[in-house]
Amino acid sequence: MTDKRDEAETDDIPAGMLALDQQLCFAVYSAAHALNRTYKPLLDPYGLTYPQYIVLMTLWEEDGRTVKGLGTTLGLDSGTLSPLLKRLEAAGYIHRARDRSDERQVLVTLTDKGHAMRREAVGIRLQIGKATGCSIETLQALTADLQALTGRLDSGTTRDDDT
Amino acid sequence: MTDKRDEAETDDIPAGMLALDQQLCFAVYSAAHALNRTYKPLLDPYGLTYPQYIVLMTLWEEDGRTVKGLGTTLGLDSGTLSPLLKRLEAAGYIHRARDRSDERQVLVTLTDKGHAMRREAVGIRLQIGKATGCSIETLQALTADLQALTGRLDSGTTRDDDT
DNA sequence: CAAAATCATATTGCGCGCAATCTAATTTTG
DNA sequence: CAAAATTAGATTGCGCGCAATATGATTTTG
Repeated sequence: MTDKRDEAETDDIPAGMLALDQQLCFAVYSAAHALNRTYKPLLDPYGLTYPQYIVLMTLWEEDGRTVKGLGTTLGLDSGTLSPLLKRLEAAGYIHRARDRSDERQVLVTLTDKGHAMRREAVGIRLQIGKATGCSIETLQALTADLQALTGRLDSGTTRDDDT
Repeated sequence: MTDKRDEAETDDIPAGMLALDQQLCFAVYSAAHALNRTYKPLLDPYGLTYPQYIVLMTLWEEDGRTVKGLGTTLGLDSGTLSPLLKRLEAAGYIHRARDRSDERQVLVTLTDKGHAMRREAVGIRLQIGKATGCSIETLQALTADLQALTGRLDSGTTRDDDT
């Protein structure tokens, strides 16, 4: 019975639009949490969190990146990455070392354990794929729409030149 | 040079599927962060965070709910909600009181300020709607797909009776 | 009715995520 | 070349999000 006060206190906005934006925001919010919950039991045996796993995936794509580079790819800053990478190093998945040619930078490289985890990840991916229960086309469409959405949102926050 | 090792170390999974699940997961992850970033400057003037705003939206739909009820709707537990509601109360948006007929429960009700915020939210919604830059149909489709995805993921984590 | 089980909420600890601040290294300027 | 500006990381503080635990209140059981 959440539908009892349909137009009670909102009279400034077209009726149909009322909940739409909210629904999308909440849908993204919930989906992110649900994904996190789904990954957790799969990653727990490896002592990894979902954000840590994402960092590893990024390094599997391209090893030996800087903290800054990872942050740009992932949309995270050093306040998030520094402690996360420290924990990944303590867990033995990565190695951190200052770049000799530019001592400001820290190069993040995979250890043997970090590389080996890539093979373990195959099983995790299968589990996740099964859990989503989506067809390839649906996955592709969803992903593309979300990427487009993210792009528009971020272009609006980094520079608001839209009149 | 992220495309130099196309099939290097993964040989257990069909090629095209390789990155798809990852992409979806990362897309949801990124979209959630992007939404958060978009909301932040809009909510800051009111001293609200995005999760707090979501709780208010829930209460606008139905006021006078219990902590447990809110948690069920939002997929959050008391460990998250208790301190969040405390802050919402401290900020003057809600009131918390033990249910006299069952002293275990805490009833959460909107204050005048909490109700008033609903009108302020109209402007926020317009901004968000504009920031998404999506057509109504795209928003609806995206929302529906995400809800379906969340539903499947959660049904898998709460009870794994698939196969 | 009293003990046990259940239930609603609160608290603690840990890991993000982000703003703000700090330090050290490099680059730019004068 | 030295001062100023920029850059890369690290640190601190705060608010989620969640597991684990604790505390009272209610219900169930014996």
